[in-house]
Amino acid sequence: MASRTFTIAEIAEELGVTHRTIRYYEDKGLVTPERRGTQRVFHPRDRTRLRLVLRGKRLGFPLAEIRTIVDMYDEQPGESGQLTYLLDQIEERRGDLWQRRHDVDAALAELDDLENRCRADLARLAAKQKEQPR
Amino acid sequence: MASRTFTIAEIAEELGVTHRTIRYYEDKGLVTPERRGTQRVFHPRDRTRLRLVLRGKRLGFPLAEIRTIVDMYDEQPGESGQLTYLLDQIEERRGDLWQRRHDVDAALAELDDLENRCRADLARLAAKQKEQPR
DNA sequence: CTGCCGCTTGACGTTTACGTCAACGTAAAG
DNA sequence: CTTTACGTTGACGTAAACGTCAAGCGGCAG
Repeated sequence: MASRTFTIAEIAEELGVTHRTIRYYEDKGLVTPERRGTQRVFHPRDRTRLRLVLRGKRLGFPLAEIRTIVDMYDEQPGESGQLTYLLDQIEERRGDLWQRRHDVDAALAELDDLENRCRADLARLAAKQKEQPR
Repeated sequence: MASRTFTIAEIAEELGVTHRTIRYYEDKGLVTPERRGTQRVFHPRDRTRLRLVLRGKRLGFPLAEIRTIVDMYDEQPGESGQLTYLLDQIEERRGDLWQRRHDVDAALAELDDLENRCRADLARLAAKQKEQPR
């Protein structure tokens, strides 16, 4: 049951990026597709990693940082030292993400505020229009 | 009551950026400090704008986009067309921010997952240690 | 065999977001 | 009045994240 594989074109199309981007990510060690001769063969796990990468980008993380994150996800259990180190890393990432969450919420709140002011202004305009038409 | 003003050094220090960064932002029209002769004089509103800018950066928005956002916040009420256009812009920004919120939540959930697996692995190791000590 | 299509590897270009001098102005302090 | 500290304007440099050719290989359609 060797699950489906993909060409670079398919992956790029699906993720909405160019093949150049994929190749760049491979250079940076973010994906390591199999090689069939000279051609790249992408497996589902490559797709998954790339999805993670793109989400990281949407969140504004630099690629280098994203790499350390996605690497966390498929390290082997290893020994106790490695594991506690990983737990530390997790805690750090979590802090970052909470900061972002806070920022998003603050921005959304301010947008709500701005919208209310806008609607109030519109209402004022409409009222004036009615009072003194044309 | 001409509320306090700030030098570029004060602003930079407070926001944790260099004076070069501030000047760059001025170039890009993100702030327009008053000039006393040749020197920049920052007012509280400049500080506020810069805080907004930095939050935008933390959220991964490019400076150009950030500019259109912060500009939204201090446009004059204007006429009805302007206002409905602004409301459109707000809606768009809101969409972006919700996407980001979703991404953050997904990432946090996966971190929780990973942490649980880590702790399970640690527990397994500890158990083995006990069974077969030293 | 020829042509085309998709894939691959360089190599160089580009944009964004600043960092880093260099050279100069100016204002208070000794 | 000179030093010192802070501020200002270029100009050039740079790292990240790709874009954009150019040139070449491998299969297969005609």
